[in-house]
Amino acid sequence: MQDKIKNLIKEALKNLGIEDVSFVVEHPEDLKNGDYSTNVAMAGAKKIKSNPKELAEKIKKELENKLPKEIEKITVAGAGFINFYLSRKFFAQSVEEILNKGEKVGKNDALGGKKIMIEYTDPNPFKPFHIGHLMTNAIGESVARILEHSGAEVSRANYQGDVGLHVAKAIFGMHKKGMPQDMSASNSVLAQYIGDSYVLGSEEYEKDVEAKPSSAQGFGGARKEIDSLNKKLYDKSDPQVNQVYDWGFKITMNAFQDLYEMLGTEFDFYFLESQMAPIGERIVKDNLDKLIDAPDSKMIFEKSDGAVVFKAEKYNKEGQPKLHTRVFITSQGLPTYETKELGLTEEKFKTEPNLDLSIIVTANEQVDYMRVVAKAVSLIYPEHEKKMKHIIHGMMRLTGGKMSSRKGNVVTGESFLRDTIALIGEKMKEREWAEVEKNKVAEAVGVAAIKYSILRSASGGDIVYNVEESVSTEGDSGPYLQYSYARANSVLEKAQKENILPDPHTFSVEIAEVEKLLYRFPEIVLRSSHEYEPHYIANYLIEVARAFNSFYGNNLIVSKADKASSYKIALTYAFSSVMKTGLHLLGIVAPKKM
RNA sequence: GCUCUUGUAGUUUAAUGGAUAGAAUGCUGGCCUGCGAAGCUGGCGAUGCAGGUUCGAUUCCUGCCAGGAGCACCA
Repeated sequence: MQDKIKNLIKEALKNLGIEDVSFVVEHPEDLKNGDYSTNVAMAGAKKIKSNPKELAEKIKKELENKLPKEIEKITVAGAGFINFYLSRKFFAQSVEEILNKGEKVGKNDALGGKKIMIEYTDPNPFKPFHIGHLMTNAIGESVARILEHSGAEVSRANYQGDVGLHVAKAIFGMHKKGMPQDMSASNSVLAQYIGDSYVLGSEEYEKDVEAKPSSAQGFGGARKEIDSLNKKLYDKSDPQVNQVYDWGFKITMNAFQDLYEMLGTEFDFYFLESQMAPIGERIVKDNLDKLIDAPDSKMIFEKSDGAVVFKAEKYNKEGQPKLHTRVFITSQGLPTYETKELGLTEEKFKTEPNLDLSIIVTANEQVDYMRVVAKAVSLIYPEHEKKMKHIIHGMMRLTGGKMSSRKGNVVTGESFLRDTIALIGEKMKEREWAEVEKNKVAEAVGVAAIKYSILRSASGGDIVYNVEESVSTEGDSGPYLQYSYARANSVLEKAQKENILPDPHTFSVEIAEVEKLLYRFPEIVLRSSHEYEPHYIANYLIEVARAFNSFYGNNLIVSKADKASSYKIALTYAFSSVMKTGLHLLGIVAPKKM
C-alpha cells in the first residue's frame, strides 16, 4: 500500500512537471491525520519556490484524478501534509487476509534462504544465573524468532565459561561450606548451593588480595588455595577435584536447562570456553608467525612485555569508534577471553557451513573489547568481516529496597522469576481451576511480565527495577497483552456457543481503531527484523491491545440481534491471531485463559 | 585523564528530521443484572543547559553540565 501511494505521488509530480523530490510516506502518529501521510509538498515547495500548502492542493487534485478504490479520501493539513484515508473495504479486506493467514500473519521473506546463528544468554557453570542473563536471553530469543519470521534459518548458540578462576572459587567455597546434606535435592536447590559457594569463595579471595602480606590472613590464605585449585582444574591432576567439578558442572547445566525450558528457549549448540581455547591459541600463533615472515605490513599480533597483544589502535579510522590494545596470550602463556573468542568465531563458521550472519548478544560493558576482537577477526578472516553483528543491550539494575550486592545477596534470575510467579499466583487465587493448570498459567504470566519489561524499550539502555515495586502486570505490561488475548478468546468461545460464525463481509460503516492498526503488523515485523529490535513489536502490541480493549468496551461483539456481529467476531479473531503471533515473537506464550 | 554511552511528566518510557511530544504508572473523577475490572472512560503533569545546521530539531553538529560503562596479562 505504501509503495502504491508512493508511485501515485511520483506520477502526480511528473504530471506537474516537478522532479527529483525526495519524500516519505508514513503513518501519521495520530489516526485523526489519516492512515498514510506524506511530506512531499513541504519538501518540494522549496525546489519550485512555492507555498507548501498551495503545492499540496495541486498534488491532491492530481491524485484525485485516479484514486484507487482502497483510498477513501485525501486531505491537506498542517503545514502542508497530504493525508490519505483508507476505505472501509480496505480494512475489511485486511481482516479477511489475517483470517486466512492465521498464525502465519506478519511473515515475510526478507531473509529467505539466509542462515543465521545467534549466541545469547551465556551463563557460566558454577556461577549464579543472574538477572543479566535473563535480559540477554529475552532479547536473544526474541530476535531469533523475529528473524525466523522473516524467513531466516536460525540456530541458537550458548557459550559458557566452563574453566577459569570462577570455578576454583566455587569449589573452594564448596569445600568451606561442606557438601549439601541432601544430595538428591532438585537441580535448582543444588545450583543455588553452588552459586552461594561461588559468592563465598569470591569474597574470601578478594579479602585475601586486599590483606597485607604481613597480616595473619595474608599467607597461604584463600587466594593461594584458590590459585592452586585453579591449576589442578586446568591440568586435571587431582581426581577428587575432578569429581567435584564433574558433579557441579552437571548440576548447574541441568539447572540452566530447567530455566531455558521455563523461558521458552532451546539451544542448538553449546560452546565451551575450554574447547575454544586451543583453537584460539592456534589462530594467534599462526598469525604471530606472519610477524617473522613479513614485518610491519602483515603482522596482526605482536609481543609486548612477554605477552602477545593486538594493537588495534593502529587501525583506528576517522569517524569510527576508537580501538585499543588488548592482550591475547598472557605473559604466562595462557589464552585470554579474546583468544577464546577468536576460536569461537572460527568454530561457529565451521559448525554451520555457509553461515550468512553470526550474531552475539551481550551487555554494553563488553562493547569496547568486542570491537577489538571483531577487528582482529576481520584481519584474519576478511571473508567474515561483514557477517558478524554484535547486539548490545543495557544492564539490569535494581534500585530501592535494602539489597546490597556487597553482602552477596544479589538477585538471581531464578529467585526473580520465582518471586514474580508467586505474585501472579496470588492474583489468581480466586480462580477455580486445577492447581496444575493454575501454576502453569502463573508461570507463563510471570515470564511474560519479566520478558515484556525487558523488551518494551529500545535495547540500548539500562532497565531499572525498583525492588520494592514488583514487575508490572497492568497497563504497559506483558500480562496486559495476555489478558487481552484471553479476553478475545473467551469472546470467540461465546460466539461459537451461540453459533455465530465469523464473516469479514458483514461490516457496518464505522471503522474501529483496532482495524486501522491490525494491517500494519507485517510492516512492524519487517522493521524489527531489519533493526534487530523487538521493542517495535512490543509497543505495537500494546497499541493494538488498547484499541481492541476499547472496541470491546464500547461494542457488544457477540449478538444475534446485530447484523454486523459476524464481522466483529471476524475482527476479534484477526486480533487474536495477531496478538498470539506477536507475543510469540517476543518469546511469550499466550494462554487461552488466565 | 582518554574512549564509548545515556539525559523526555514524580517514576518507567515512545517518537525513519515533521502536525497539539505518545503511553504506562502515580494522583484524581465516572463505569461491572452487556462477551473476563489484570479492563474501559475523563482530568493533572515532560524534551538537562547554551549555541549551530534546517521551511521545520526530542532527533543531526559543537560546547557545557549530570549519570553509567570500559581503558594489557579477569571474563
